[in-house]
Amino acid sequence: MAVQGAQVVGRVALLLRLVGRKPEGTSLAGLVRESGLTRPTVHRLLTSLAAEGLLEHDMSSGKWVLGPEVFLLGSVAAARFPMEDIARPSLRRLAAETGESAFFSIRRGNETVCVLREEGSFPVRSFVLHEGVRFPLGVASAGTAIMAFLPPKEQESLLADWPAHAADFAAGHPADVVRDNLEQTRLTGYSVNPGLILEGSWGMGAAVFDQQTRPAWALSLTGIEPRFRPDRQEFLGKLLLEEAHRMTARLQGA
Amino acid sequence: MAVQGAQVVGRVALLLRLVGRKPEGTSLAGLVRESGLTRPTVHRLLTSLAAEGLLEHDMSSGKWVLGPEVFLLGSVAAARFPMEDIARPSLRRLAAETGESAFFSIRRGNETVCVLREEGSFPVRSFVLHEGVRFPLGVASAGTAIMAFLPPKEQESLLADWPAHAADFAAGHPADVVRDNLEQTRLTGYSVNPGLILEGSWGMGAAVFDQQTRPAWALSLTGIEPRFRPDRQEFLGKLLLEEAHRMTARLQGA
DNA sequence: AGATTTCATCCACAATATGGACACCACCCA
DNA sequence: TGGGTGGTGTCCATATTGTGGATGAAATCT
Repeated sequence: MAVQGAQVVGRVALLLRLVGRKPEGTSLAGLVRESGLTRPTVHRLLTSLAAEGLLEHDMSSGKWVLGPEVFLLGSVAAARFPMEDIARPSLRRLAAETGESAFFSIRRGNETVCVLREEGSFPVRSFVLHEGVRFPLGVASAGTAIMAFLPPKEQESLLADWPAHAADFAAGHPADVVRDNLEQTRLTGYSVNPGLILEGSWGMGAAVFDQQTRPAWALSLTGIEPRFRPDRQEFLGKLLLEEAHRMTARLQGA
Repeated sequence: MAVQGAQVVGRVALLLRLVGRKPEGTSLAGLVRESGLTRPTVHRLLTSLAAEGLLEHDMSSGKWVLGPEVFLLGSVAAARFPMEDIARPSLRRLAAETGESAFFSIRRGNETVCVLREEGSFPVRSFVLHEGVRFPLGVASAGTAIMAFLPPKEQESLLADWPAHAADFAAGHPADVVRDNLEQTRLTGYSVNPGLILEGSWGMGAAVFDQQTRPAWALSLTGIEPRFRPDRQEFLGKLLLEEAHRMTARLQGA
C-alpha cells in the first residue's frame, strides 16, 4: 500500500508476524484464514520462506514456526533495541513485589507486541499474554496505557474506525467502553483491564515514554480478578507508575 | 531456486542477511554491489521492508539497518533457539581463563554466523568477528571446525566449487590450504586460523554437535598472533574442546 | 467405507515486479 | 565556475513473475 511494486513484501511480513504470534506454530489453514490470502499463495510463500530459513516446517505437527534465520537477524537487531537490559530489572521487581506476572510490551504501528515476561509467584497464572502476542492499541492494559497518552488526534482516528481497528476484539471492547477506560487511564496514570479479553483475567498497565515523550512501551501486570480489587489497584498502580517512571527517566537520559 | 514463484522472497531474505551483517548499517549502493541486483529493485525492496518495520532508514546517515519488527520476531524465535542460555556460560569461562575474546557461531546452510561474543581481558582485540558476521564454511576458525566434521561428501562438494563458495575469501584461502587445515583439525579436534583473513589476527575453534551428532555450532577464540604460538595452542585447544564437549553433552541430553 | 478437512501441485493468465533511463543533490577539484 | 564523480529517489513500458481456480492426494473423523 505504502510502496509500489511491493505486494509480496507486505505479504511476507504479514505471514511472519502471524507465525510469530504463536510460539507453538500455526497450520497452513490457520494462516490462510488469518491472512485472507489464498491457500496456494500462502503455501508457496511459506515454502519459500522456509527455504531461506526464515521459517521452519515442523514435519511431525505440520505447523509452521519461525526459523533460525529470524533468530540470527533478531540477535543482531537486539543490539539496537536493548529492551532486555532496560526492562528486565523493572519486571523482576514488579513480579517480586506483587506476585503477579509482569510484562513489557512495545508499540508497533497500531498494535502492541509483548516482548518480555517475568512470572510472578502467585500460583494461578493467565496465559492470555505471552511473548509475541499482539493486540490492537486500546485493547489489553498495555495497549490502553499507550493509547491513552497518544496525541488526541491519533486516538480519535483509531476510535473513528474502531470496529475495523479492534477486529476480533471489537465485540468485547465497544468504543464507548474503551473511551471511558482511556479517560480513566489519563486520570490515574495507569490502565485497568477488567477481564475484557477473558473473563476473570485482569490486567493493569503503565506507559513508558521515549525521548520525544511519546508513549512507545508499556509495563503491565496480569492476574485473576480477586487480586485486582479496587483496594489493591492503588498499590499495583503506584508500583507500575514508579517503574514506568524509572524506565522513562533512563531512556530520556540515554 | 528451491521454490517456484518466489523470486522476491529470496531477494528479501538476501537483503535482510546483508543488512544484518553490519550493525552500523549499509548504504543503498553497498547493498546493490553485494546483492548483484539493480538499484531500482534494491531501493524498492528496502523501502517496502522499511514500511513493514523490518528495516529502518537512518535519515541522517542514509544507511539501512534492521528494524524493530526483526527485533520482535527475533525475540519470539529466541525461545526456540536458547543459544544464549546454553552457550553464554562456556563463553564466559573461555574468556576468563584465556583473556582472549570468545565467540559462539551457528551453522546456517553453507555459512557460519556469529551469534554471541564475550570480550576477553587482553587489551588488544580484533574486530574482524562480531555478532552477525557471516563466513563461508571452511573460512575462519569456527567455519573450519564445523566443516572438518561434516560428512566427507559435503566437504568435497564445497571444495569442488571452492572459488564460488569462498567468494571474496578464495584469494586468501586456496583450496589446498583449506584442505590441510581441515585435515589438521580432524587430527587435533580443534581448528587454527593463522591470520588468513587478516594478517596477525589469529583464531582457534571447536565444533559443537547436535542430537544427530552433526556439527551445527562452534566455539572460537580470537586474538593476536603472539598469543597463539604453538606452545599456547595446546592449552587453548584443550579448553575449547572441553567447553565444546560440555555443550555437546548438554544438547544431546535436551 | 464414506464424508470431511487439510495439504500439495499444476498451469493459463494477467497483475506485478522489473530495470533502463532520467532527475536531482552533494561534493571535489581544476 | 563548471564539469566530473558517486550517491539517492522516481517514472513507466515491458514481460517476467507470481497468482489463484481447479484438481488430486493424504490424513482424520463419523
